[in-house]
Amino acid sequence: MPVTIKDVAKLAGVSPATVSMVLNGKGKVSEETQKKVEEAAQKLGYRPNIVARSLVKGKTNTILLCAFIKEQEKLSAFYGELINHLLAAISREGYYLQIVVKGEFFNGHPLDKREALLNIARNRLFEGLIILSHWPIHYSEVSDLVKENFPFVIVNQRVEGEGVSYVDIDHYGGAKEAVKYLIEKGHRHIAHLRGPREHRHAEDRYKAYVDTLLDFGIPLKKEYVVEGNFRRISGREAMEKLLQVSPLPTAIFAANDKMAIGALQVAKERGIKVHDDINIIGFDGIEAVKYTEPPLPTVEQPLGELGKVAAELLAERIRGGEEKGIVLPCKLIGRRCLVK
Amino acid sequence: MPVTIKDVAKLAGVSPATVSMVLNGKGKVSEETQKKVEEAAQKLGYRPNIVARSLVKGKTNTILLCAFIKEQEKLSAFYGELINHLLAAISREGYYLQIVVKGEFFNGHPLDKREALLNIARNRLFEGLIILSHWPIHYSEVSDLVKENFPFVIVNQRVEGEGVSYVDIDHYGGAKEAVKYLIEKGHRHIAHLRGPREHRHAEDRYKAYVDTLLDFGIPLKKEYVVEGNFRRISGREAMEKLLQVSPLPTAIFAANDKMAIGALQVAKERGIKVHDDINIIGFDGIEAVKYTEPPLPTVEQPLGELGKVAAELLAERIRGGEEKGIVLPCKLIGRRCLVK
DNA sequence: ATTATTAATTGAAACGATTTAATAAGCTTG
DNA sequence: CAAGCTTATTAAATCGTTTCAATTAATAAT
Repeated sequence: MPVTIKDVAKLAGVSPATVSMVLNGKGKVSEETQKKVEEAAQKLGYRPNIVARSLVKGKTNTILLCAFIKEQEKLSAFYGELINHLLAAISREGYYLQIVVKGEFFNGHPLDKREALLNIARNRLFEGLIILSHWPIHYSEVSDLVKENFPFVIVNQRVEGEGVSYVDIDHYGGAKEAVKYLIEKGHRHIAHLRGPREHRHAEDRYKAYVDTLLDFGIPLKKEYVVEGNFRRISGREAMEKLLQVSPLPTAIFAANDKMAIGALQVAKERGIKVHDDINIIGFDGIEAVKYTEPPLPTVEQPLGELGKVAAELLAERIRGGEEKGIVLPCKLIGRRCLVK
Repeated sequence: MPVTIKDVAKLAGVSPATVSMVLNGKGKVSEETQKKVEEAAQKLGYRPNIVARSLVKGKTNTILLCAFIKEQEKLSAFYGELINHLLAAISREGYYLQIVVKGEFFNGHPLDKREALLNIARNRLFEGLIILSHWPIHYSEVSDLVKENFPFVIVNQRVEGEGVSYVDIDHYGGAKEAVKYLIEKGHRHIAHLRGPREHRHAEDRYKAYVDTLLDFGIPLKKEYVVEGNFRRISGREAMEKLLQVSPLPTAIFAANDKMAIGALQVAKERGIKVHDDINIIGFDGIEAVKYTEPPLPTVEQPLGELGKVAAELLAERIRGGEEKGIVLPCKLIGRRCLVK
């Protein structure tokens, strides 16, 4: 039997209304009663029931992070940094964070994101929603939220449309910088280990590769593009393939670090000197690339920033502000690894 | 203006009570009214207000992960894996997860964990609590929770006492295995890069180092133990010191992977062949050690398991079950890196 | 001394659901 | 046909707060 406001009121000899006012510092209460109430509350160890308060106030101060993940994917690395910053920013704005992960399927059939999101918006438990997705989101899946005027932000996907705030990472720009850097270093035979076709960001990186070559008038060579699935092993396999191609590429731009590491391993096994004989650049900014031999340069994703901005955008929307789309730049790091 | 149960009742021409019964499948309702209600609910897009429901039911189905973190520490790597599994297990049990991070300080003065926890228990927003801490927790800080009979689990710390469930990792055992392995490989000059003294787990690993040497009758040499702060740089510094000692150690057991990597780097710079001239073993199981040159063996912490077990223990307590303390074993991985 | 003003306190409604006990209607049954 | 049983439905209480309007008491103004 938890202590309620009535218990405090009774002990202090006042009405519940007065107790509420004292504890929330509202209205006019004489110092005398204030003291009485505070003592009573202290004595009983009273803490307000947040649920009851939320009901009457119509505010829960809680926002939900809803992560859409395909079964096989692990959020681990991505999660940590993102959540860390999200949490920090969110609580700075005075909100609590709840997290839920939704898979590709629900009760056997494909998850209906639209339905799931509408549910969240209408159950009135959350004041805002952060949608994190590793695969594309269509406007129609969130249009209900817009109609309901429910504040939300999409993280890690670009979704243009009325009422949609999103924060994404500029994979295209990051990739472009990497390829450009290689070209400016004098490379003309640049290969690309690309990611899966259905992966939006992999596509962006690939496009950047193609466009940058064109920008510099370097002919695109089909054999220089090999598709992998983002795992180290597939980086190895891709590298094996590349080593059949003639002329051998002098540089490789890998669509992610894991594959870059795989490629690196194969190169070393074959006695190819990275970065003397062949330059390799990855993408993501995972910690491991700093410790490979040699270390690999990479395009670092601002995951922390992603979380921080998401929180800010959402807070803005909750306050009734405008929707906004933000694309964060990546940073090519570890350049000096290549210079030697 | 959200749709309430009254709106549905009105449209369906019945009482709110009936609507509630239909939607929750309770009580006896004629098929005819059932249909009417369902149609009305469908038409209006009604979703129950979870807050109101929670209030009357006295259940929120939400549990809180409260992470106590010192400012400078990053949860990132640790977080990801842990939360992933925690989330999976928690939702399997039918609960939602909310997360809050508490620093070392609160409003200027040191955080009163006892107060903070009591607050959580009494605000009736959560049905259970998972306490994650990177520094020791004293029984007195959670005894209130026990008194209140509030279900909770401590993760990553061992706290013995009436009413306390915890799940921790066997750092002592893991470290012992590592050192033992080195000894059995023939090493007699084994150094230890230990972690900070105030860090409970660092202490465990250190103790295991000492005990294991003793077990095998190997004299403990003071100069072979160097203290670091778990960061790579301090691993480098420690290694520099170790290289002054004579005879040079033939093996190093580092209290964590980052320091092990630092030591590795220095060794390589000095032309010392890891693992020919000197064996290095780390602790933690971060990804990077797989990709160093050479890869380093390490003692892997079962972080996923930690989350999974925490959820199970908590669910058990919520059900009214017994408290239980579980210590998960670590695993020495990458042995083959040493064999060559 | 009466009225107006201010200050302190409280009763009661409201938030949106669930649930219990009561009611009404329809059937049996003796 | 009255009494007893079911069955379907609902009125009203409840959960624990907050808040608004009303009340009371005390003080100032006329």
